[in-house]
Amino acid sequence: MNSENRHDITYRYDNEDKVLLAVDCIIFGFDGEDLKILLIKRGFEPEQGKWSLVGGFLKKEETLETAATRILRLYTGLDNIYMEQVDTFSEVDRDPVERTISTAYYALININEHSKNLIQQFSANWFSVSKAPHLIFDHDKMVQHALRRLRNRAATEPIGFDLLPEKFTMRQLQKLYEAIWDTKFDKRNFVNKINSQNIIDKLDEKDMTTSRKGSYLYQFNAEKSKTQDIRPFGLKI
Amino acid sequence: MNSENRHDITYRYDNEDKVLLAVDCIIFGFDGEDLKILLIKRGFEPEQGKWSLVGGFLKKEETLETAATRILRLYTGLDNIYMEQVDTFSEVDRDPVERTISTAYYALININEHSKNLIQQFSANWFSVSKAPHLIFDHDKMVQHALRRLRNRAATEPIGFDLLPEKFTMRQLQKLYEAIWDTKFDKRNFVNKINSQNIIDKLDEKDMTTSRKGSYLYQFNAEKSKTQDIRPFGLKI
DNA sequence: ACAAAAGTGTTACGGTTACACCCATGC
DNA sequence: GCATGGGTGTAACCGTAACACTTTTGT
Repeated sequence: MNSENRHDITYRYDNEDKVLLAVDCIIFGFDGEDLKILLIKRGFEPEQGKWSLVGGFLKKEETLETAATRILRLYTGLDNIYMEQVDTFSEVDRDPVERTISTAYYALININEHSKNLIQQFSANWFSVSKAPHLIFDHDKMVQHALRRLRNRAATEPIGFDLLPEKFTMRQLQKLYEAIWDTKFDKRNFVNKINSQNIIDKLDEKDMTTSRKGSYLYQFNAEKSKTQDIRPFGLKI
Repeated sequence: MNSENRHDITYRYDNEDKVLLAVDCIIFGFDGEDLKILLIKRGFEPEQGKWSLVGGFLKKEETLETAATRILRLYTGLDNIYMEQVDTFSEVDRDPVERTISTAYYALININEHSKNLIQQFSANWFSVSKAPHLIFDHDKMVQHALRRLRNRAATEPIGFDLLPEKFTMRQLQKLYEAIWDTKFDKRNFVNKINSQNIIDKLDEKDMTTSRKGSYLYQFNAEKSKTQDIRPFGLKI
């Protein structure tokens, strides 16, 4: 007979409660104007038909990271996605069916690269963060936490590029950061700041789709960026 | 018969894996010189006798916050402790006995207020963060994450006071922040910075224990601090 | 009188912000 | 030739960092 008292030498885990552990993913994308999140219509009760984050349960042989990766692949078809753990949510009644704790991860994907088939298959949809519908359970709170985390992270590390195509214009980059922080930057200050960080390369190509003059394309340079201290964005808040 | 497929309308949770969910607490204290953490000698196998964070398992009817609060009360005798969730750790083999996921919380306590009896009872001990022994499982990693989180938080919110007695001198406050970031600040710059934040009150009392001249005591003013924008500490890094 | 810690103000520097005009091109 | 978005530099401002001497009082 093993002790239930943690401070006895014979203590074992046998009498401890086990719970369901879920992973929910806040998938961010950027369409050139707005910061968006990918939501799905929940396919089963309770709350069937309501909008929800994508998620799933942790399996015994997985880490949370593995589970999040699996879920992201399932719903987007993508691998190698930038991901960060946000928080673990544990209100007792957060899921009315059964006690479920959920760890939230946010992910950054290029909105044009993921599988359109899967979007259809799961009745998924992109919503601007500011115009998203109310979500089931505590998913709204998860989105808020993820957004806060994304803003902090993007201020000190060059993660924004995961949301853009490989080649992008200075204007796209600026619009992205404006979307992330819901603010406007001065064009000249923005360019100066970015250039001073020495983390993107100017290409000889131009994007001719948005103006007659065309605008230069840039590319993120992961090598360079490793050797740089990224300074916080603090432009005209 | 319920479906195991999350996208069938009849899906139920019945077939999902359940796991043990633990809470581990990084309890920070400050002795006037060093930032310290409270560790205990683990009382049962595996790793019996090794140093460990204080922790326990989540019970079905608790939130993680409730569990962390319970654990803190158990090991310190204290309530109403400043606490923040750090991260959830889920490596498959992190606990060799059984699959256990653990959410880490850090807590800030006044090192002189907690129960000395409990310290004895649990063979607990305070260690300077920089001189702590190796800990069991992934607890070293937890401490590193907690420290990073504490540093970030303390840079933008007035949480340091939880580590000090109610009345403290400017020098104590400075030493505290120096300990948190393992750095030195200029005395004059520090005082100017703190005073500009308008969050502590100067008292008429002096602490005569550390010098012949004595040094003024200050007190944190929670009311004032709510109305202030705390500016990041960026003093002589 | 002197040792030991407390207390205090000014200047230099560097990064952030504000700001306006010319360029290239397709129509 | 003109409309449209792209591209560029400089000066003011403000917070941070550097820096040294006087005060108090117990011994």
